[in-house]
Amino acid sequence: MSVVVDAGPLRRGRPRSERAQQAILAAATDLLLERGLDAVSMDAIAERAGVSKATIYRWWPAKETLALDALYLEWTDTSPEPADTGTLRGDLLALLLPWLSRIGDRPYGRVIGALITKAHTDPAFGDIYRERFVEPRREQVRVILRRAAARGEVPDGVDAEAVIDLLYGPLYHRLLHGHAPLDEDIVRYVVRAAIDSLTAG
Amino acid sequence: MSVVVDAGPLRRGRPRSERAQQAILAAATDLLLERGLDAVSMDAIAERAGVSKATIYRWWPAKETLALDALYLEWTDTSPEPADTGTLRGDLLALLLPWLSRIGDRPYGRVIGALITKAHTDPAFGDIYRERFVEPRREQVRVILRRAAARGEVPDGVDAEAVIDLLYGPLYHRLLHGHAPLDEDIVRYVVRAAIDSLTAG
Amino acid sequence: MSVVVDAGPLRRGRPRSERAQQAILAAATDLLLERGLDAVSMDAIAERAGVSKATIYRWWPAKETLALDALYLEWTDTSPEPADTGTLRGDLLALLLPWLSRIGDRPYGRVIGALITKAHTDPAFGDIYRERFVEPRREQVRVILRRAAARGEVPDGVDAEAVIDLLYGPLYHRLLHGHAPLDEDIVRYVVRAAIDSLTAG
Amino acid sequence: MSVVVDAGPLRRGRPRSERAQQAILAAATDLLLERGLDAVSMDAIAERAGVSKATIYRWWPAKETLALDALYLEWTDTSPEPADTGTLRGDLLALLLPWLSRIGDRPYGRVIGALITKAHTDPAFGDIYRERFVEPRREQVRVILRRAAARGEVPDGVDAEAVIDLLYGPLYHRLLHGHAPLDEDIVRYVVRAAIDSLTAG
DNA sequence: GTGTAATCGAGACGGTACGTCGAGTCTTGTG
DNA sequence: CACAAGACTCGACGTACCGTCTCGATTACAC
Repeated sequence: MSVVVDAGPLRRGRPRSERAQQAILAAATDLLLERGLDAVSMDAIAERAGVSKATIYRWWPAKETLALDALYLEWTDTSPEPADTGTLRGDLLALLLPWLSRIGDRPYGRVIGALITKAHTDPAFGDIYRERFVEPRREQVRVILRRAAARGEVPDGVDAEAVIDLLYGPLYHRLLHGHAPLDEDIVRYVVRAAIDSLTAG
Repeated sequence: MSVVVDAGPLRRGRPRSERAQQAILAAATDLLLERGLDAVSMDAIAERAGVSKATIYRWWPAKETLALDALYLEWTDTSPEPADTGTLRGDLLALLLPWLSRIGDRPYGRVIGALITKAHTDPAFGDIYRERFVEPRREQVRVILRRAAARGEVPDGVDAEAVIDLLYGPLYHRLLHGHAPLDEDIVRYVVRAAIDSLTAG
Repeated sequence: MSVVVDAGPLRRGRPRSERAQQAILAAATDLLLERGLDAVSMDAIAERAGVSKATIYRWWPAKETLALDALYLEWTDTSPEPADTGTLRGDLLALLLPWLSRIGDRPYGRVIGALITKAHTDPAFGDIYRERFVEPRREQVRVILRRAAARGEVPDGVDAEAVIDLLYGPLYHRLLHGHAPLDEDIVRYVVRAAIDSLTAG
Repeated sequence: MSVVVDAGPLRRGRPRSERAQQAILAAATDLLLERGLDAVSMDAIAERAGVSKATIYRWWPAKETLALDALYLEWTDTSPEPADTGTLRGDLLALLLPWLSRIGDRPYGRVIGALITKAHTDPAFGDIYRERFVEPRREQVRVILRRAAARGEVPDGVDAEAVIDLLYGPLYHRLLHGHAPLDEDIVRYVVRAAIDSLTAG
């Protein structure tokens, strides 16, 4: 589950405590969403998890990396093959409306901001962040766009990356800046705009 | 200059050192863009500015507030009435292309992420952030949209907020996530999509 | 008072808190004699002194250095010019019997052992330890021996260093090893032996 | 070999690895004399010995106890019946001069200080320390003194303990404090003083 | 031979203290 | 007053050892 570890075939010594890892990730998730990354100390996570601070550092090099794993755990089950509803519009709404209700559930924006900040400071972390959090969701849209092209709904050779940003850009913008509500209206707006941008030309 | 202080009419004692304020803001700007907000300490800013740490705290309550002012100073001259080119498309490009070249100049994304994070933690700061950084730029677009409506280019009663997010959302998305280039292509793409979203219906 | 600091003639900035230094040294003395150096943490000293840990480290580089200063404070008032009783034997007893009752007062042996250990690991500390703790007491005996030589009680050119070790060696031996009581009997024994060693030849 | 364990008559299961014990003691001796007890970690000893840390703790309850055994191994061959040279002076020199050259061989003082400190903290350890390290050497002197009394060189009923401290006290003093050389001169000085202290009265 | 029990290595674990660093406050003397 | 210098409290950092614990893999004696 961790970013860091990949169990080799021969394992010597005391095995890694699965209980500890679970407890750490659970504690981290709770505290991060409760207080935000900066306001949470590693000591607090360790204490809440009933775990030694050294155990956390053994598996995660930094608080942000732990946050990444903790949030990832909360989101993994939303990333499978996107549903095929038969229309581009249907597919996109089937993708984004559940995302909307999930993201509205808990204050993820606060933590995502911190992760983005870290990504700008530490390029290696940036790569992991994008690979784990950004890419999977973009790939889902690419699949949907390819299906739409196969159906003949949209032309071949569209600028998928731009379309994806047209969809997620405004949503993340409202999530991060909080200047306007992140609701179904804006989701439907960006879906319509994205489809128009493909078919208008 | 400061967010916080507004000099009253009667001032006794040694007057505020304008030199110190300039030096602080200059030092802060340099260091913030160089290293990012988290990696810069108030001590470092004070030392680089040749100023006492207490002097900084006298005028700014927190590092993020100072960052806000420092960045604001770099951007104030871009906020006047938007140019009127005669077309909606022309106005939007005249607004966004200069913004693009400015934002590409120095690594502003690094600091903006930190400010957004702080805004999620401290609502009061969030209000100031939005008022100073977000609103002015949104208002420019509103002006442009109203001009376009007056011209009859677009219908009345459009959802201006959604349009604005359709423009800036994808651009900030690329700025903050760095998954794709922030260039003229995407600017032209969002401008076209925004206009289409207003006229297609 | 500290080993470390020597106030220059021009002092700028907030002056060193005398209250804090006193509190630190008092807390250190208490805890050290109560529990021994290894069992006392810097955090505990800081807490007992009502002082930040950083403040301790600003003035003392290590726990042992602090212990040195703390103990020194307890002993400084015993180091003036040794009393002149008119006889070598009287002078030595007037020096050693008060030392005996002082050393028996509180468990200094425990801490002295730790300081000696540190002195073997860190030569620079060893130099300070000897200069502050060992030399002053040895010098007192040298003064006494010179007075005795002036009186004609002992010949000139005796091996003062050996005599001093003959006096303090057995006493420290009992203090540190605890194999036999450190009492007046052994003090009188070493005084007699030391004098005999000077006059027998 | 260990202070702690005494194998019962019926031993089942895998027998204790003699190789491991040797390696542990050898590694401990090397590291302790090289760096001093405080600067050596159990992990370092385990690694140098090619042994698991748990194996060390199975046989020794603490680092100091291990140090005791390690040093004891280096010294056991010096503890038999002291040589009989026919004179008190000869016997004492025959005892102390070899001790001197041994002690000068390697930096034992560094470790002895730490053992003394531990002895003050942990009375049980203190008993073991004295029984293993102090008593044997004191007993040798007692034997020598009894022989001298039998010869009529010294009166009966002398204060043997004080004499012993008069001999070893100054030597340990120089060993531990390092203020003056630990050489033949001081050995001959203490031997003469000790004998004088017995015969002068 | 085949249990069976204690040993071993490796190394993860919960703790405790370390010494450092940054934030933000406070206390001087100087201008 | 404002300011520089810099000492202060507080709290988190990431590291290093401690002594314990779980593993799987060896032994050697008792049956």
